[in-house]
Amino acid sequence: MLDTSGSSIALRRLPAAPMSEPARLRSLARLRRFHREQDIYGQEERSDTWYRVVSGSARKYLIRADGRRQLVDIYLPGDLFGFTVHLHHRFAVQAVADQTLIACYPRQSVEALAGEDPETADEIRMQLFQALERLQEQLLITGTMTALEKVREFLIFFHHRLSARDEDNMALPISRYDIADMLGISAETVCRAFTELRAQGVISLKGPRHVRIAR
Amino acid sequence: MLDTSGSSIALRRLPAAPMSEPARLRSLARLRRFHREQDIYGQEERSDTWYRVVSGSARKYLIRADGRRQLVDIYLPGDLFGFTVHLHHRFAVQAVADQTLIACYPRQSVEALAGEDPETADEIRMQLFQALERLQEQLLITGTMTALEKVREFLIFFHHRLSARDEDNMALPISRYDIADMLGISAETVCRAFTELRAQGVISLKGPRHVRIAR
DNA sequence: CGCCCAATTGAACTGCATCAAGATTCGTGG
DNA sequence: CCACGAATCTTGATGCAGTTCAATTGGGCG
Repeated sequence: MLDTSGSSIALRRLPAAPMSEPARLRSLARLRRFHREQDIYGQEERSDTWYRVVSGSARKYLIRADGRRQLVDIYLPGDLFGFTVHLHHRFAVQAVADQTLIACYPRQSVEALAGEDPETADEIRMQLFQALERLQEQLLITGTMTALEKVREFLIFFHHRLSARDEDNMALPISRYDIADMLGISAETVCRAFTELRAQGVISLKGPRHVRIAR
Repeated sequence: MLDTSGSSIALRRLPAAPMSEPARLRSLARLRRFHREQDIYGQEERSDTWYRVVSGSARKYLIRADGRRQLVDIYLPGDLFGFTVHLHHRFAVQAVADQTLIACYPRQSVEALAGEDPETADEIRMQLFQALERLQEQLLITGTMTALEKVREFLIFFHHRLSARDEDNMALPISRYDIADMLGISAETVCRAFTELRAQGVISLKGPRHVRIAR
C-alpha cells in the first residue's frame, strides 16, 4: 500500500463542508477581539475555556528556556481549540494579526451541553478528529528529511487548509519565521527553500505573502 | 512565561490513573491477537472500527513513494486508536511484537453508546485529549534543532509514558530504526546519540533495549 | 551453536545553522 | 501622496552536524 503521489503527501479532501455550528453551542459563545501577538491564553494558564477562531488566525506556541520559540499548530477560522487533560495549559495561543475574532465558550457549559445535545457532541468529536489529523500531518511534514521537502509539503498542506476548493493562490497569514518555528529549521533556510521552489517552478510569488502553487 | 527545565521539556504527570474502562464499553470489545509487524489496519483501509491496546505496543506509520517509512505515533497499553474524520485511514497501524493483544470495537456501536452513556463519552474524550497532547509533544521533540536533543527528549518522554511512577529503568519495546523514523533522522544518528548520551552520563545501557535514565 | 537481524562505529561528503549584510515591503505620519 | 523607519525577507560565506555508504560487532532466537 504505497503512497502514489511522487514523494509528496497525498492530501485528501476534508469531509463535505466546514459544518455550521450548532445553535445551542453558539449561544454559549462570547466574542472577543484580539490584536497582533496578543495571547488568547498563556503558557500555564488555567484551562477552563474553549475557543473557536471566527476570523483571522492564531498560533499555538511555546518559548523554551533557551529563548527559542516552537509552534505546534496554527488555527484558522472554524477551528476549535483550548483542550487539555490537565488543569493548566502547556502551550500559549496568540492572535497572528490585529482584528482577530475569537469565540470563547465556558468549558463546563460546553461539556454539559455535549452530554445532552448529540449535535454538539458530534461537532466536538469532529473538531477533535480534525485536530488529530492536522497534528499527524504536521508530524509527517516535520519528519521529512530535507528542508526543501518540509517547506514544499507545508505549503501544499497549508494551501489545502486555507482554500477548501479554491484557486492555486494563497495569501499566507504567517511569516517565514512562523514557518521556520513550525518546521524546526532556520528562517534563512525557509527563505532559500522558497527561492528554490520558485526556481523549480513549483510555486510563484507575487509579494512574499502571496504564493501561487503550480498544479 | 518561560519553560524552566534547562533546555529540556517540562513533562507533567498524566491525570490520576490509566482510568479503568467503563463496563458497557468493554462489553463491545472483541479481543484479537497480532504477531510482529502484522497490520491491525492498513493504509487506505475502511475505518469502521476503533481499537485499544491491551498488551504489547503498536506503531502508526506510513510508507512513502520513495520507500521511506515514517512513524507518527506509538500506542501503548490503554491507548485507544483508529479515529478518522474520513471513511478511510491515511496511516497503517501494526503490532510491534508477537503476542500483541488488541481490543476491537465496532465504531457505530461505540459512538451510539457514547451518546447515551456519559462515562463512555468521558473516556473517549479523555483518550482524544491524550492523543492530542502526545502528538503535540512529539511535534515539540521533532521540532528541536539537534539530533542529540531529539533523542534525549524522546527517551525522557517515552520513559514517562511507559512508567507512570516507576524506576528510571525502561525496557524499550522499539528499535533504533523506529526511533529514527519517528524523529526524522537516520538510524545511525540515533545510535551515535545513544552513545553520546551514555558518555555524558545522561543514560546507561544494560543491553540495547534496556535504558536507565539518570536523574 | 550458529544464523540473522539489530546495533554500533568509521570515513567522506553535503545540507543546514549561523553570522552578517543588504533588499523589500508595509505601516505611519508628515 | 510621499518619505521614512522598522520589520520582514533575501542572499552570501563559513563551519559543523547529520546523511550516506560501508564494514564490524553484538544479541536474541531457533
